[in-house]
Amino acid sequence: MLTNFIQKLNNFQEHSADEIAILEDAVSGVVDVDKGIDILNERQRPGDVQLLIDGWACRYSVTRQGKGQIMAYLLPGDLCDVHVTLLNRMMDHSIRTLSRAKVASIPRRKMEDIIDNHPRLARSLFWSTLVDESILRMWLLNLGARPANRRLAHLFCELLVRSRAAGLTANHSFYLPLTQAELGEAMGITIVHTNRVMQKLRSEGLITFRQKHLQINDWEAFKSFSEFESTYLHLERADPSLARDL
Amino acid sequence: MLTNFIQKLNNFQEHSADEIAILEDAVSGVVDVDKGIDILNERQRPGDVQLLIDGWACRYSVTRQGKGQIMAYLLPGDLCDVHVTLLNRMMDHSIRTLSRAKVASIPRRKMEDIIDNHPRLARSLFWSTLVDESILRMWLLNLGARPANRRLAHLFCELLVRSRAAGLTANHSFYLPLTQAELGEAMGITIVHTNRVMQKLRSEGLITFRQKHLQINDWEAFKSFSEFESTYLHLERADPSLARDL
DNA sequence: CGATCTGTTGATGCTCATCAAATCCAGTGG
DNA sequence: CCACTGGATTTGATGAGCATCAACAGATCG
Repeated sequence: MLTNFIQKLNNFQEHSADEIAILEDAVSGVVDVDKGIDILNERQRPGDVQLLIDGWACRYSVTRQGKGQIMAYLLPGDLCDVHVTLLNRMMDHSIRTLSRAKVASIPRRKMEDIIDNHPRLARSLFWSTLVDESILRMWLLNLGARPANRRLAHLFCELLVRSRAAGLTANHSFYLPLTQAELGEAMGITIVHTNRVMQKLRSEGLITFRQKHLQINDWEAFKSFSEFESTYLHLERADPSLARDL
Repeated sequence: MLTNFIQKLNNFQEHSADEIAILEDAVSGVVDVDKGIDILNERQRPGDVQLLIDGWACRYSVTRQGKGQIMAYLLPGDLCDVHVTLLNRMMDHSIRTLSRAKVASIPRRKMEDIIDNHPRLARSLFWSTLVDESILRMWLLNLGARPANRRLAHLFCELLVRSRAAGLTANHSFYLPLTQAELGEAMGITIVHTNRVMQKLRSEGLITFRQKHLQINDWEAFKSFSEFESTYLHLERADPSLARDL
């Protein structure tokens, strides 16, 4: 159930069977959610922390002019909003599913208990919010300082590495259940332009995209094209097979 | 010494004299730093948490193509990197001063002690990182979904409110010691375009900029032009004179 | 009082947005 | 199994926003 979540946290520090049991125990209900549904809505005070078990989701927000912006992608094993819940604050953005998904809840009480009584787990959770923030900064750098083709390429690098860090794939190909519209909404470009950039990346032989699976053909070349350096993902203790590729 | 810092934290919850004393006590040395100096450099493991006492600074990063991007502005009272220090991680970006500045250090040990033994202070610090992350998301929305003029206007709204929340000003005018190049570097536009947008905002009577003081002429009109809604700054318990303007 | 940084202006071109329509594709029902 | 349907991708044409290059004026400062 929590495999992806645990695998992700293990990139920071190894967790014992006891610790895993504590996490497993904290999870209350798992629900199936259709594509395009808000898990959390802006101006809502979440009572539980949500954990994405399966499927993809995104943080997003919409300007008054009606232009949407995806501000993060959530993969299986990603937590929704630890701090907002713990501090009992209002959500300042929404989270919606990008595919059919399974979402688990961790009641605030249990989360508080973990933070207070299990310092190692608390540190791991703390680490995961640090990574979230770091990703956010990298996206900002991407949007502000890179042209659309490198921007998209950089995103693909990130998603591949995150997929591998969560144990979702083992090579240079990963499941990417997003439409070009959803990719564009994250990169701040239109669907038309997204399409043209994707075509260029494919025609240049950099990527292959078939049946929602994106393959990066020459990882080193692609990394260098994207200016991708994985340090910002803070995977210092990554699994050797992943570490070779960072 | 810590007035701005305390004032900022008081927007989350009121702090007692005891708590303030604990913070004052944690601060070790204060140093003067010239403009344009890196306080923290990428790929460095900070030993202490840095606190900006006076002057402005920014988080930034540079792409391999040599294009820089400012990812956050730090005002007096802002902390540099609590989580990175606490988790003993590597910095994934740099921080440099944008004016002459005074910077204080809080040794990691003292910070850990506060987190472990003073839950109210810990919560306040936790809150401030939540706000930092929220600002980051708003900048992303700004860069991805708003044209340059609203983008810049929105930034000014944010900086005014943050200045007021830190007790740096009391009306609709605030000290903005930035060059147009530095503004552009944050908004992802060139210095030339920044200049033209600024001129437009001034000629339309929206803002007045004299001697590094930016005044917003009609707050309600400007807010609506900028699509600024302060909820993302999480100032729920703000001082009444500020709250009226949120 | 030259040197340097900052702000300003003009000319030109590229990246990307916008609008519109065609094609492809997966799923659905007859 | 084929026609239908609605979403996703693709293509073309045109224009706006912003970048780039270059030069100059104004401010600031040792």
